[in-house]
Amino acid sequence: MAQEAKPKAVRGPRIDARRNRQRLLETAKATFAEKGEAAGLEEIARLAGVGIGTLYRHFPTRDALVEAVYRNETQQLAEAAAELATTHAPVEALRAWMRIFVDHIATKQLMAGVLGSIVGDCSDLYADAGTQIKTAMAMLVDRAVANGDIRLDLDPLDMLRALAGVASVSAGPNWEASAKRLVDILIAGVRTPGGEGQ
Amino acid sequence: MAQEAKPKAVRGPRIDARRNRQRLLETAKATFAEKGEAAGLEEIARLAGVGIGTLYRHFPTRDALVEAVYRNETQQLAEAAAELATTHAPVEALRAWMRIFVDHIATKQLMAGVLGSIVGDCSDLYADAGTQIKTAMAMLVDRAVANGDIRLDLDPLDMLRALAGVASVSAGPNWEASAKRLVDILIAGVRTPGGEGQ
DNA sequence: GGTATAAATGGAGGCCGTCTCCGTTTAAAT
DNA sequence: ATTTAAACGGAGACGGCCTCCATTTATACC
Repeated sequence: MAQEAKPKAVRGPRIDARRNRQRLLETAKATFAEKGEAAGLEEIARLAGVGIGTLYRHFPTRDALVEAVYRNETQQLAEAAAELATTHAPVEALRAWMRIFVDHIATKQLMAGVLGSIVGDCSDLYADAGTQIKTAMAMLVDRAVANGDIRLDLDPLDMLRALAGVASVSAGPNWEASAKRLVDILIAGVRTPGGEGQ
Repeated sequence: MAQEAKPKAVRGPRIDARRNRQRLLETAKATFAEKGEAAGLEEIARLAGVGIGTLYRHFPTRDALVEAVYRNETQQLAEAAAELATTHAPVEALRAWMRIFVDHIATKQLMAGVLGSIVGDCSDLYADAGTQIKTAMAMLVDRAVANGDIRLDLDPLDMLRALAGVASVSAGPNWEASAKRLVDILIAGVRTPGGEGQ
């Protein structure tokens, strides 16, 4: 007994496994960005130089792969929210973060799936990613509410739902202007009526 | 030569063809509503009592079938817009129409695809349906702008883009409340700042 | 170094979609 | 009744997602 006292009782993952997982993530991110989420998994495996079986060993379902790719993005987004909260006035931080959000959607076409699952309900795919995003948004909204800039009764989730709309615009040609207009409309829509004016 | 002078030179479609087309449309509408857009075409064909080949004869692609199903809905929506324009004040007509829109999305799960293609860009699928919706929205927005209720610089398409967001909420359990809140936020966001107050 | 062992690999094949092709059936014109 | 072309329908091609398992390979222990 008592092997558990040994610091390295558990065998870590093999280095080829770790390397293949990393290659798959990078390839998947690039391929999703280029061809949209419709990209085939077999192609991703081929581009990564591994077999399809290996891909499924690391990511048991298509959604698991997508979520893993997103985890990076959501991480960055959460950090950006924290940063903005310290450098901008509440309502401007909110606006800026929403714009960063749509920028992320712009460059990589990802994220729409995550958003859908956040604002949808039950499915636990993307659960982690969803939590990070929700937390970030709630923090920004709470700050703005506490400062009296926006409605008291605003559900942070509603802002995410609205962003999901902005996200679905991402196909169009000059859609970035539209996305910014929409963010502004949303911000204007949630401000307190008697506030410091637009 | 000169058969073309005859009024009925062109042979109309056979009655069994017309009947099967109608049955396919009804079955597709019911099946899409029940199982979402993921419903299989072979199942729809079977439920309609025709072969898969017949389905594809009438609707060459999956998208063609979906669009045909939607054409009905968009027709109703366009008529509702005209009606509301005569019975409500401009901005309230806009709000009411947007709510009707989300109700349509609620009862039948359709429409998300159409919206996506409207606010997206190029794809000419759903082209007709898109035009009807765009026209209806433009009419309502123009009326509200002319009345001085909402911003002059509002692109009607932006409102549709926003609605696309509301549409993507349709999965959740008590999503209707969210959808209504979002519509109200959008309306508040596009009102003129010094307007008659909310 | 050599060997045992379990983790990791990869691709053949199952399943289930969309869509095509073509021999057969059938409504309608004469 | 006969002719004709439109309409039918289902077998099967093709391409996705995902499973299974024989083979390969990194690591632990002599």
